[in-house]
Amino acid sequence: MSIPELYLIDGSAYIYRAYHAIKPLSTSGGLPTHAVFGFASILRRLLKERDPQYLAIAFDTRGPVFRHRLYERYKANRPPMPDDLARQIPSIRQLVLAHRILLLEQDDQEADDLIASATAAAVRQGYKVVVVSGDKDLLQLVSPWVSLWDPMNDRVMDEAAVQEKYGLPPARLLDYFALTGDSSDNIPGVPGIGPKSAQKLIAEYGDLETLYGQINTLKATKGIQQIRDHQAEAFLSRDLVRLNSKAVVPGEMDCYRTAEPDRERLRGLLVELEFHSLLKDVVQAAKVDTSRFHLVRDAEDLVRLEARLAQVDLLAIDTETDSLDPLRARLVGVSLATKEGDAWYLACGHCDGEGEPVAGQLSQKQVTTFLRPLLEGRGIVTIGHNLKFDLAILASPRNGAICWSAPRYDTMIGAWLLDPDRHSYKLDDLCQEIDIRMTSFAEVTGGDKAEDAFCRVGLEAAKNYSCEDVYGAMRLYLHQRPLLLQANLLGLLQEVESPLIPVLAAMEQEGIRVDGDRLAALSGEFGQRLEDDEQRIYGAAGVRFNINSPKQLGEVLFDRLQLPKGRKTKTGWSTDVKVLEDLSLTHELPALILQYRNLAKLKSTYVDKLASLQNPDTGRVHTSFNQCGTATGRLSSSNPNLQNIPIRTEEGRRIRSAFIAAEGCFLLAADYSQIDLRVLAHYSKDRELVSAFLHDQDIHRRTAAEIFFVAPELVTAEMRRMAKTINFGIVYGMSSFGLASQLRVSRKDAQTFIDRYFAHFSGIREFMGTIVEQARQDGYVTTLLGRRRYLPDINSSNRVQREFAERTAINTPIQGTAADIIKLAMVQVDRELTQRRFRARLLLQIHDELVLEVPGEELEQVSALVKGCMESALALRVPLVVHLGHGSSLEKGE
DNA sequence: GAGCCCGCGTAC
DNA sequence: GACGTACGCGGGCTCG
Repeated sequence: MSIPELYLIDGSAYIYRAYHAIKPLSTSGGLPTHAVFGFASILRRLLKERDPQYLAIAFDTRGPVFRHRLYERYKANRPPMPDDLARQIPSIRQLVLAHRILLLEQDDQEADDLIASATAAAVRQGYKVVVVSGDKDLLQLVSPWVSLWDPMNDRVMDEAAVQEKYGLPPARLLDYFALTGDSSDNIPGVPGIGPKSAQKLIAEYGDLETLYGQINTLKATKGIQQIRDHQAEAFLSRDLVRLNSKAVVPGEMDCYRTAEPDRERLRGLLVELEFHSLLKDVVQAAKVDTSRFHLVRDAEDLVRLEARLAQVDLLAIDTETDSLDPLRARLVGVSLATKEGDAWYLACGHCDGEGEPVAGQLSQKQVTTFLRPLLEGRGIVTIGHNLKFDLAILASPRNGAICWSAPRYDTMIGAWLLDPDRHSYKLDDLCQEIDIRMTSFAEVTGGDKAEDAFCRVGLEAAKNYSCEDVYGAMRLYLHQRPLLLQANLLGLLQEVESPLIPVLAAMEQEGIRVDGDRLAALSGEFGQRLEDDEQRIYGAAGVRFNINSPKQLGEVLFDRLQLPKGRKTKTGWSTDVKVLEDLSLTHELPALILQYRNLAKLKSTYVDKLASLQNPDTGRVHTSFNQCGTATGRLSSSNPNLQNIPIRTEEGRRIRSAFIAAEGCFLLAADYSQIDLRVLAHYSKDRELVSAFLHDQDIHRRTAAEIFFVAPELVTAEMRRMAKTINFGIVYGMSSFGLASQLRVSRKDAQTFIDRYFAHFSGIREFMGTIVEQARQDGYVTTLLGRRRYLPDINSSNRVQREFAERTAINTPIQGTAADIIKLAMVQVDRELTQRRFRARLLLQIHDELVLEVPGEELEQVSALVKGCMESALALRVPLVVHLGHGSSLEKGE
């Protein structure tokens, strides 16, 4: 048995945090309960995840404490406890009692002091202590035996973490806080001394005594003078921050030993509080059974495992690595699980603190040799969560160069197809919902935040953690499969999303080449122009202010210069592009702001960001494509987002020109022409729209002719532009209000355009009515390939919510079907490029466009291949048309 | 000082 | 309140 651990909860702090963090909640009888709920959730989490053997909760006393005698203004800035929080305190006490947890409380002492005292007692008796708190004041207790854990953000603070965060060992924190003070507790500190200087001084001098001992020999900077002048405050602050470890708490550790809760009492209390979700949890507490998790230690174990796996047709798999970047990651271990609940961990990259390999592992070669036939065969269905990562890891030459051709099932994608509006598709969260509790990564690494922390985890803990993941993934699969079948989503998963995974993985690995010199030049130029603009803006405004702050800008425009106010936002008057454009007729400042904003955006979001993300060796940038990133079925892209690189303005196109092809290659861009409107034509069967596409007419010109009552050849550029806006608006369910503001025409005129539009394209109006009606009936809408999106608000009595759901009902099938189509095309393009042994590679997908890097000699054939795959991806009532462009950069490639 | 929301702006 | 889907920047508020 390892060293016993005492958990000490900072009760008062969590009550406040819960009170503020959770939106008000009350029982049907009107008793406020949100603080109780938050507190109960944290408590439950602690009990579930840590299963403490020794535990106590400390609360502040209600009256004044000894610190008030030292300093009467101690915590004087705090408002009294809000009434609706005070009313919840009795329930919280009841909750603690029902759990049979020791409650620490004492006159004249704060919770922190009781924790300090109990900590001292426990450490004296050879116990380890985990302080459950997010309060930095308690960090002074951290030592080799004492750590801090905050379940709210799952962060563990040990000595190393304190050192990293403050640049000081825990023992020096008192002196540090003595200088910085603490505004939330009204602890003065030394005015003008912030974290930076405090850290420097304490790191150098160690404590206040030494610092003040030498203060007169130091160069009298402003900071040093402040410190000299505020000696009394510094020492007082230290006394206030220092925790009292002499409070009266039980010294006998047996008093802290946890017991089974009083389940009857707890149940009664939870019913009273109407905490139905927690109630369920108390009744059943499923914990993953680790007895069927095995460590695979040597070749003999491998042979036995091989025999066992010969009988299975389903296997969950997960890789553990020392990096999240597949380009750098090395394999640390692999776990496997069967549907019966057996799981194995194959460790191969675990190290001790010195970076030396630990004993009892396999070699990386043994692991990959074992996996290869499983993954390169076709006999076993492989299950995993976020397989794109595992695929990329094992595809890397240094990790075995495994080509994962076995049938795949990704539980992340399964969850997304079942409900694409969720915010989290994390394995832990999904498993939670099927009553499987997982150990968090922070927990298993003991708070080691380094990216490669996992390789330093001990084999036994690593085995349990990793096996839990595959066990969870397997259970998720078993849970999801019937649901997918029932919702008719399995085909979409198997035919579209699963084949897409390796395509996306390859695109991410490939990256796109960026011209670093060009970016540097742009950064310099934009920076210079921004400085010039800044001066001109201050001149025009007559005052210096932060141009990037909409708040300050609003004050300048509307208070100081008294320019007419436009729209309101939640927090003030809008300063967005529309407002500033209107104002630019009245004053010179708004136009300057617009110009400044344009450049500032380009510089920070694109130029500088791209440069920072460039791989220094290859000059390429690698985005992440998130396959579960949207509710409609589109992909999203991040780090960097390469799906919103500017194109409309001249400056924006200069950024595009920094995306360049490799030597001897071209960038080939292939984009679907009007895919949204073609999908709409297909869905609506609108005679006019279908006919327009069948005859390959210019749809915006044609629309303009209808709404302006002129012959197509007499449509002006302006008319066409307006018609284009209407066409886009239709797809998004735009109202006359929205159209009016977009076109800057009266609402009446906008309504006239819309009326004429629907009079001509009557099938579209019908389609919109039908699809909304269908959504009302079913509660969801689907795309052509059966992708689903639930619309719970479609029957809402709240008009705003309902109308939003209606617009979503119209837009999602269109946007989602377009996404289905291009995904099919991507899989097909990739397949043909591989089959026909082209060196050309897919690099980017931008919703209706694919970008490839193509060797010059392949350009002609690959262009035809891509066009062919895209245009034939799915047969609609109207043809799909693809336009191609190529060049040595993305700008010329358009 | 981290985390979050807001306003804003880029793409399709 | 009014146009769908994303991502991400800088500002600014909050935290107990």
